[in-house]
Amino acid sequence: MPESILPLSFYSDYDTRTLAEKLLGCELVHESPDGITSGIIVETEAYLSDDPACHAYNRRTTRTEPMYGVAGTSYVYLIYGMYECFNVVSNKEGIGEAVLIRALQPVQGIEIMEMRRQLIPGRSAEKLRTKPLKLSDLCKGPGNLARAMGIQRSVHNNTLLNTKTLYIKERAVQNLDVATSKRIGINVGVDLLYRFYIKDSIFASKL
DNA sequence: AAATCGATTGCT
DNA sequence: GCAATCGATTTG
Repeated sequence: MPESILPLSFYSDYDTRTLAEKLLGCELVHESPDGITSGIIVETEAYLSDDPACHAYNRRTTRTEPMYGVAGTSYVYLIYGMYECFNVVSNKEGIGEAVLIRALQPVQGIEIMEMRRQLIPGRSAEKLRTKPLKLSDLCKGPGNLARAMGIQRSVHNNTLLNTKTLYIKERAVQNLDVATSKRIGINVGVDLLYRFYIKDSIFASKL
């Protein structure tokens, strides 16, 4: 069977909300120096150019410039000074839309993910986790996901997702039961149903 | 130049 | 409920 890395055309074939839904069930893969880690995408959020919650809404700045790139570009940003969030840029070059990847069902490199999640950000230095993390919490939430996957702004921001290092593989299963909801953690555009998740997945960050 | 804020997380 | 932490953005 052929390698199933999504081509860049996949990211421009759909509007951003459709892409957010289509990415569910696909496998995000990072082939890092530490080893390969991957997981099935179970939760996403769409951010549109006419949407006040979107970083690129009426703003084309240093930070948001990757969002204006070609579909299939990565946008990794720092949030609250300590977590990174991974997005896939969508729509046409110059528009400024993206899909936030919010949670994964871990597949490959689970031990590597557990190692990466050992240090707890925000505590006084060298603070380590005492209790073991549940598998269902490893890649739950955008900050935890990026951390577990070893995705860093300094390395992966504004790169194309068709490389052999960081990419997404096509959905292996059909007929996913997809649910929609309001997005999490925003203060504007709060009523838009732009969050998508696999119904009943224990790996999604919230019901 | 200084203040403000955040698409989060984990502990109290 | 709220502190941690920092770069991008705004001038609060």
